[in-house]
Amino acid sequence: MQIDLDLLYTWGAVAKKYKKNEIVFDEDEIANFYYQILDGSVRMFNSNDEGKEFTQGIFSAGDGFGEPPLFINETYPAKAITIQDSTIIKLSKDKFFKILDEYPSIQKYFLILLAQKIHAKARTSKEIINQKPEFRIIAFLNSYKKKSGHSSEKILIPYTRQEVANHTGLRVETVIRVFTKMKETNKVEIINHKIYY
Amino acid sequence: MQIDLDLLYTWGAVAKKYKKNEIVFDEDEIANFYYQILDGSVRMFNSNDEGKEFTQGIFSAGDGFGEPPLFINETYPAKAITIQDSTIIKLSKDKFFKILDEYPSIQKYFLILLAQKIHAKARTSKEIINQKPEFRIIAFLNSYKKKSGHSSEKILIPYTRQEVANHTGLRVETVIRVFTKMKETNKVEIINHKIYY
DNA sequence: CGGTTCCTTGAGGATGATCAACGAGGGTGG
DNA sequence: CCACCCTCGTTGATCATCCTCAAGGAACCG
Repeated sequence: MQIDLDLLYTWGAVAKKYKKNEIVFDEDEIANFYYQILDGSVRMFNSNDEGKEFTQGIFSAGDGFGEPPLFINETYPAKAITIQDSTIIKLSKDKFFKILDEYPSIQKYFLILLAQKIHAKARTSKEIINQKPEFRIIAFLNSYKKKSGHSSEKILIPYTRQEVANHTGLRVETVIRVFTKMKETNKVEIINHKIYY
Repeated sequence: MQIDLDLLYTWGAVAKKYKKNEIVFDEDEIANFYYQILDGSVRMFNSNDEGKEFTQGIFSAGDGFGEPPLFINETYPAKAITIQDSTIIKLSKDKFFKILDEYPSIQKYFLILLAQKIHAKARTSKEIINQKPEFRIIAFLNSYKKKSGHSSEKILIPYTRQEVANHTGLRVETVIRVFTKMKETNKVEIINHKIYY
């Protein structure tokens, strides 16, 4: 679900190409554009002084991202970079608001979108606070699985251990150790270093 | 900011009295009502098996709470209990949606409200991941201070150490030790056990 | 192949959690 | 007024856990 492309272009949106690892916007920058991904993907994350990173979200083709600060004249709480070569549509803030005013259905769509994001974030903080590494990882796996739609079968987790670490606030080595333990207790399968859950 | 009271009553909302520590809704319950506080306050939080709690939010007179699941037909991600005797207005889900459809300005208000909540939650997770207890606590103090409006002067923090612990995912003893250390480094003042920041 | 990127393991250490005990203040009812 | 009981704050000792650091192996890709 997203804003219709023709509509975006009609209102003056521009598609911009990004190389892998380019910064789309940086933390503490003021939000001036609505971004929607045409193709590629984007990661929003924070890093602390020791280089530890926390992934706030990953977005791919069709997704908009970085909207909340737009609505409230705030700065971005995290940095966004492309994780593949990507094409991203940018629409200026005032045009974006005009579209919202013009199309109530789009406004309603954003209401639902934001509600989903809050819900997801609430669940995330709940699990992170739960402390135990295995819990955090399982929570992350569940949320990925739910999002992917294949909640019943065992699926391949397309993340590196480092990425899982960044999502859960743990360290790579901890993630690795938890996974090998989870393998022993049959909570995950590991085939050829790939994780199935 | 809130939905106008007369409007709520016109649409069939009912004010209900709660004693201190009553459950307003429980985790994993389906959302069926819009809640807005007339007077008193409410805490939304999660607990894990070891009894450790994490406060998702505290709401007081004038605030609505628990809206996100309402928009997406989801269950509550946390439990809500009153922390004082309170009066809370309840409006059924369908009436709530009718109001939204009827009044675009209210819809827009919710858009902004949700955007604020996401923003706040994004900042919270960022700080929690940052790990170091002192950082987490400072982040919490800052967010309280910002919300309170008195960002410049030194203000009294109206929370017990246990409450600070619940907000930061730490243990009481850790919070106490951090505060005494912060006192020594002049980051907070402690007068008569009360914390000023 | 040579160079990345990712995964893995071990040893050691730091830090926050846990457990236990106590003090201080405030409110309540006898 | 006093005794009692809450709740809250505080401290010390010990422990478990995850992080850190270091090193090396495996897989993949041009």
